[in-house]
Amino acid sequence: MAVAARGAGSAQRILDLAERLIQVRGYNGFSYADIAQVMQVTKASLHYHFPSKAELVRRLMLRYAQRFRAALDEIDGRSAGAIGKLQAYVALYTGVLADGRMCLCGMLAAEFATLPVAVRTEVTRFFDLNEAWLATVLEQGRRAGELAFTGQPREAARLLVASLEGAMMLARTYDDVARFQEAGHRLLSGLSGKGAAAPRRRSASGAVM
Amino acid sequence: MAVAARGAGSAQRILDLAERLIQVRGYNGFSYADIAQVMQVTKASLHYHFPSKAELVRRLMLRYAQRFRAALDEIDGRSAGAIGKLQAYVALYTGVLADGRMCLCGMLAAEFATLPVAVRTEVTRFFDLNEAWLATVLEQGRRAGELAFTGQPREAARLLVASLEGAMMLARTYDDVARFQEAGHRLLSGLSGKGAAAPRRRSASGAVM
DNA sequence: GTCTATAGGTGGATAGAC
DNA sequence: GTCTATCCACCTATAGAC
Repeated sequence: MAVAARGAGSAQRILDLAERLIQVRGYNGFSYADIAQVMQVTKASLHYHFPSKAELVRRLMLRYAQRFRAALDEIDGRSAGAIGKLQAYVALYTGVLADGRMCLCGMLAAEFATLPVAVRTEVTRFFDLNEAWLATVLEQGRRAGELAFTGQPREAARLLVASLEGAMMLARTYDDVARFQEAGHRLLSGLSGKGAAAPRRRSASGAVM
Repeated sequence: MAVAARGAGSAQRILDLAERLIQVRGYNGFSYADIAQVMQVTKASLHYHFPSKAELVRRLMLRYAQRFRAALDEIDGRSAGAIGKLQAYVALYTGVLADGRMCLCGMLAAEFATLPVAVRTEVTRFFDLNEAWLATVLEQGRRAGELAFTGQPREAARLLVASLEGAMMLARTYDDVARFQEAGHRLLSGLSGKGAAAPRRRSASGAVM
């Protein structure tokens, strides 16, 4: 009961800020001091909620994965066709990028060699999830004649994830969301059975990525 | 004359180590101490050659760009067809990845927000160069009927660069070069006029990326 | 839960001897 | 060119008062 009293909660706020900081500056590019400054508290206070940076990020990853799985479920429930699902999936990326951020795991993938092991595990888990979900969508789409591609759905899914992550990173480098949108459109067109998919560009409601 | 006396030169050695460190750990993940340890000298000695970290990396970028441009020129001179050029281009990535490294600029692109401005400039310059070179190859290949793709060569080139960078990052995360090779093959197949390109996998002689 | 205070370490960088 | 010595800022983390 008393749990619902606090508005948002300090721990959640800390995770929110850490998330954004990592997405913009990377794991090795942010510190407790950055979060403390925005929250107007001392660094020591943060250690009460998260004893170590590694633990903070690990917890962040768990929350992130949960939210992301929910987003994919939501897409599955909302969109019927494979193309619609893929468009919604790409829109997840667009929403984050429009906010000046990278995919959390895309960022951490770059710094992979310097990450705590517990965090590494969650990063690969995230990509595994993406690949598996996309592979299912692609397979069903092809079976329904809605999509066309060669080889295994899993391989096509891997390339799609990698391409979107790379396009996101490049687009952010150029501070140009349109670059990413163009890439996303080309990728979906290449998967569409009949020519180009409708270039409808829907932005995600709440950024989940 | 005395210049040729020293074997390799300390400055070059420093750049070599810094390059590898950035490609594995990132700009914010390495320090003068890392280089000093390997070279068995003090940090102060490094500052004699490169007064600041920003200057060190800027100089590194200049050397890198020069070497990369030479590699593209070499490809232009060696390979006749567009597909051959693209395969050789992909092989540049493969060679670096097989050595456990990321593309230097792909890595720096992730950390873009934390980079010294002078370094940022060189990172975007690198991608501009890649896009321009690829766009030319793609355009000529399509005109010759060797390649098939829709839209502007420039847009196709951008997607290709982004996809390769993303695939490289994911493959390194999984420590699985084959993942990248599969992605590269799929990308080239998608550009090839008639079905799949020969899955000939040539590794770069000297890693230039 | 948040504070002060502080520990112990590492970061990039400089001065001046050799 | 390389060293010792040192600076100062910042980092993660802890102890203990409030």
